[in-house]
Amino acid sequence: MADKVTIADVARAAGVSRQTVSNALNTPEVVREETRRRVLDVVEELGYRVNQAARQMRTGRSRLIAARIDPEQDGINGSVGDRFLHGLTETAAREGYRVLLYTADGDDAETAAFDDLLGAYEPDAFVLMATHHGDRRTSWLAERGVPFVTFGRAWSEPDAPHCWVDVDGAAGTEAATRHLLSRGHRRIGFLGWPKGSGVGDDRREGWRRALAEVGLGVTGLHRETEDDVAPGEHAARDLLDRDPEITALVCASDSLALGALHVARAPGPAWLAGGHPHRPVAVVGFDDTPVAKAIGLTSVRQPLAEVASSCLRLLTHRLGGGAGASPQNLLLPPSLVVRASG
Amino acid sequence: MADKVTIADVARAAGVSRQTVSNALNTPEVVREETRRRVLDVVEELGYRVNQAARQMRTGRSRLIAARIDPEQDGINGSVGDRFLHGLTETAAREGYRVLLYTADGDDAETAAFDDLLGAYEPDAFVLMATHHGDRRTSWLAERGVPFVTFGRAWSEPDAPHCWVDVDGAAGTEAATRHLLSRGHRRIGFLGWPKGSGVGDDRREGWRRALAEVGLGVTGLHRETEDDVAPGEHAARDLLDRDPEITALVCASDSLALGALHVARAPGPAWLAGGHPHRPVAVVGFDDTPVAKAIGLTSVRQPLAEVASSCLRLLTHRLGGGAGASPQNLLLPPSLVVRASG
DNA sequence: TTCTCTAACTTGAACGATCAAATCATGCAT
DNA sequence: ATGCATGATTTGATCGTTCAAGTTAGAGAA
Repeated sequence: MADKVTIADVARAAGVSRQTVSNALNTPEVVREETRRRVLDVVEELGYRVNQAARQMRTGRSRLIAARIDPEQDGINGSVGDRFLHGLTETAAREGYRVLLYTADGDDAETAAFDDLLGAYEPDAFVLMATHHGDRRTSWLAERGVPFVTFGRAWSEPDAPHCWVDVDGAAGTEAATRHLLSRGHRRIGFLGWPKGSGVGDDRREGWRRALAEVGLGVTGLHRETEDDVAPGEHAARDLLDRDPEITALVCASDSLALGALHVARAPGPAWLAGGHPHRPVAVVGFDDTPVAKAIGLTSVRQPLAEVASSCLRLLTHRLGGGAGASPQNLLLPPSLVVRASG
Repeated sequence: MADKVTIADVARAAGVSRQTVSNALNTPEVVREETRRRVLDVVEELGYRVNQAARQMRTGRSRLIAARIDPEQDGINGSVGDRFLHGLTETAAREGYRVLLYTADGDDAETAAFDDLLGAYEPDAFVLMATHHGDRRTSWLAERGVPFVTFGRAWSEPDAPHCWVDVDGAAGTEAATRHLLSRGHRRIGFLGWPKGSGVGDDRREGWRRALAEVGLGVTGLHRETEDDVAPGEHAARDLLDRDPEITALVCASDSLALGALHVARAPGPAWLAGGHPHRPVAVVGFDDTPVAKAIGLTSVRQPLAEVASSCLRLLTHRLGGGAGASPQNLLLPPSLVVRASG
């Protein structure tokens, strides 16, 4: 194992002081051009890399960003978090940051994790996912002045006191609904989650808006249920049975959409729909999970890599520009991936 | 924000020296019981937490474990890595370690990432996934004496010079095949990956073994193809067309199994099998991905949480017990999750 | 000349922990 | 009483970096 090269080694080899090496790397403008070049050459030659721990001791910056990793709670939709994490890790590396993982089950466990992490590893910032009404995590961090960004807008407060990046879910379901309208569908149902969840309500709103734009109402056209395949199947069957004129369904998730497909695809094969023959119905899901791709489900795709890089941009801006910067928010548009299902 | 509490603060409040506080926390046996208790009380009261950076400077240990996060390369099977990462993060936290992420595309990019990380953050160890023949990463780390464990056995060398944990894929497909035999199937095909991949060959071997055990051969009963849904569908159709007596298929992945299902399920619905009517065929997949759960696919499940905790156990043993410890290996048995598909 | 100013670089201290060695009691045998 | 081992605690040094203050040399003004 190569012995580690310190800044003193570089200084000695380049015939300058430690501080000049440090300056050549961190504050090049105060070093004479010729000196800077000589130092950088030696740095290259010896393979010097700054020691984060030592730097952190002095500057108080760890260049670590903490993020939570979830078990695939909701099965199918789990992949969203992982795609986001991957994007975050990649852009963070480009900016000289690394992503540190933690797990937590529930808001209180998560703030406890914050406390632990801040005490020991001192991450420079946190990235939170899946914000919800009355999120206790954001206030905890804000009170302590810890920088953070959320993927998910601040649902509780209209003017968020912090940075967030989100995907415009309503725009996604609106696009999906318009797409179905353009294909000639007139009676388009919606399968969503129980009211009160910001994300779910937002997605329903896009569908409603698209129908309203062409003068159509939504009465009797939607069902709310738990986010899983079986509930989705039940809700879809119920909706389609009661309204024989429905020819398409927009869903708040791929899980629900998959359930709907079990009912909607005709003739209903025994293993899927339980044998109920049914008319063909178009279905659109949300999140463009691997399942959607595998079974040919049209779905709304979130630009997760962009969300991740935007989060990081806001963070580095906040970290670099001091705490006084006003919180910036970003709402990114999703895209519709059209496949065989609709 | 509460000012950070240092070991000196604790020492002052407890009326002892810094070193005694350090000892009370790290080497309790050398401190008098009464003193220890007093120090720990103060630690609790002031909310003292050791500063990792400072500790790392002195001890050379970062208590960080680096792991790679992948984009969902293979779509459906991507979730395996994430479940593993989650388990790793959880058990690592219990042992006082944290997981640091990095990304890399290809072995060489990955060793470059090793170099960067070791220079800057000095992780105590690496956890590698998806080992393969001629893996350059393991030799790179071994040459430099960097501790690491792999999830995936050392395919190239019989006596691995390093620790690994793996799941007995052959045992999994063997169990799957036996399960099908017990249900009366006699002609059972196999859908796998091109020969030469350790994992794929291992999974095929389990199937072969189970058939051999009851005196059945495998000629003309298997197909090898790229790991995706469409190739799986093609291969399955080819296999089933050529041998009308096949009534069940064991697959090397859920992706292939999903493709096979498109063909196998009868009567083939137009949207799935392209309209080819076919006899019913049982299908078993591998990895028990969310897709399998969603569509009722019987699948072999890897105990990923156990794999993760085993990796960590081997690592902490190696890190604690010095470098001289002989490499330990672990082969864990998977389990069969039986669903409607077979 | 002498003084001031600035650019370029150097020096000493500090971040917060642990290691290694030193100190201080205390008990016990001589 | 003296010496010696043992246990409990303290002291000083150190890890590698950057901050803050200090030094040096050369240019230009008085």
